[in-house]
Amino acid sequence: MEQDILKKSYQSKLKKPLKSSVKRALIVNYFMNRNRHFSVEELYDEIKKMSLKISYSTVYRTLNLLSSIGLARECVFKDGMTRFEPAHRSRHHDHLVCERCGKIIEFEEPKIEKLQKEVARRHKFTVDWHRMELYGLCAECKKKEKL
Amino acid sequence: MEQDILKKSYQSKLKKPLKSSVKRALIVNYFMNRNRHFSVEELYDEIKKMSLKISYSTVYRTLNLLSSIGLARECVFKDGMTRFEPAHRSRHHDHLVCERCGKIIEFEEPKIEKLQKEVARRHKFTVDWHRMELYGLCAECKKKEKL
DNA sequence: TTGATTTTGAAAATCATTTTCAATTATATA
DNA sequence: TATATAATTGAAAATGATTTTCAAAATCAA
Repeated sequence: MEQDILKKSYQSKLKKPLKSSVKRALIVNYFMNRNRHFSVEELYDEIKKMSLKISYSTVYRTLNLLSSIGLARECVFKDGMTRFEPAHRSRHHDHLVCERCGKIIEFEEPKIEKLQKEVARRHKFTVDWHRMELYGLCAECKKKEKL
Repeated sequence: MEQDILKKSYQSKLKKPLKSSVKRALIVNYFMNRNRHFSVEELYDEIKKMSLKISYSTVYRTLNLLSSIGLARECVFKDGMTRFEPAHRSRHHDHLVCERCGKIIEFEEPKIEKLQKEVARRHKFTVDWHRMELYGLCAECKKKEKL
C-alpha cells in the first residue's frame, strides 16, 4: 500500500507515529500517480469529483507532510500559488512557464548547474538549492498569436 | 525634482495625469537613492522614522506605480514577501540568498543567460523574463557556523 | 475662486494558507 | 473484545501580505 512508503519515511524521521487514514491514503494515492505539478485546488477538485468528502485542511496538511519528509517538492511560480510535484519521479529540474496558457515545461541543463556552482564559489557561498524559471510564450501560444 | 522622472515616464504611458504629492515624493526619493532591494516594510519604517505620516496603502500604491512604468523591479524570494529594487541602477541580474541571515547578493553570469536562451530555443519557447535564485549559506554565516 | 480630478489613510476586503478545537477514528494493550 | 491513548478530521476562525473602498483632503486648470 502506498501509505507504507509515507509511514516508513515519516517515522524514520523520528516524529510521532502515523495512524492510517482513508483521507490521507486518497491524497497520497493521487500524489504517487501524478508525475507532474499540480495545484492544491486541482487535487482537491479531483477528489471531490469522485464524490468523496475531503477538506482543504486535510489536503494542505498531507501535502505539507509529504513535503517535510522530502517526497514532495514545492514550487511557487509567479502567480504566488503553491504547486507540488512528486520528488520520486524525477530529479531536480527547472521550469519554463508559459504566461499565456500556464503550461509548465521541465528541463535539466547540467551546464547551467555547473555555472551556478561556479558563481557560488566565487562568492564563497554554499548553495543548498535553487530555483530558476523562464517565463514567456510556449510554441502553441505563439502559433495562436500569429493568427 | 525626482518626481518629474516619474511623471514623464508615467504620463507617456497614456494614463491619467499625475498630481504632485508630498507623500509620493517621499517614497520616490527613498526609492531613487536606494540601489539595492528593500521590502515594503523597510521603506515604510524608514519614512516613519523621520516622524513623517504615511500609510501602507500609499506605499504599496506608489511602489506598484513605479513597477508598472518599469522604474522598479519586483522580486519575490522564498519568504513570499515582495521586495523592490530600482531598475535604473543596474541591469538584469540574479540572486544569491542566504537562508540564515537573509543577505541578498546580486550576480550576472552571461554564460548562464546564453544557455537559458538555448534551452528556450530547444523548446520553441520565447522567454520574456526569468528569475533565478540560489539559496544557501553566505561566507559570514558559514564562518559563524563553524565556531 | 471654483470645479474637476487625484491622492490619501483608515478600515474593510481578499485570498491562499494555517491553526484551533471538538468530534471521530485508529491502534495498542488490558 | 473493551478501553484508554493518541492521531486525524473538518468547520470555522485566524493569519498576514496586499488590495480595495470610500469619504475627506490636496492639487491643478481655467
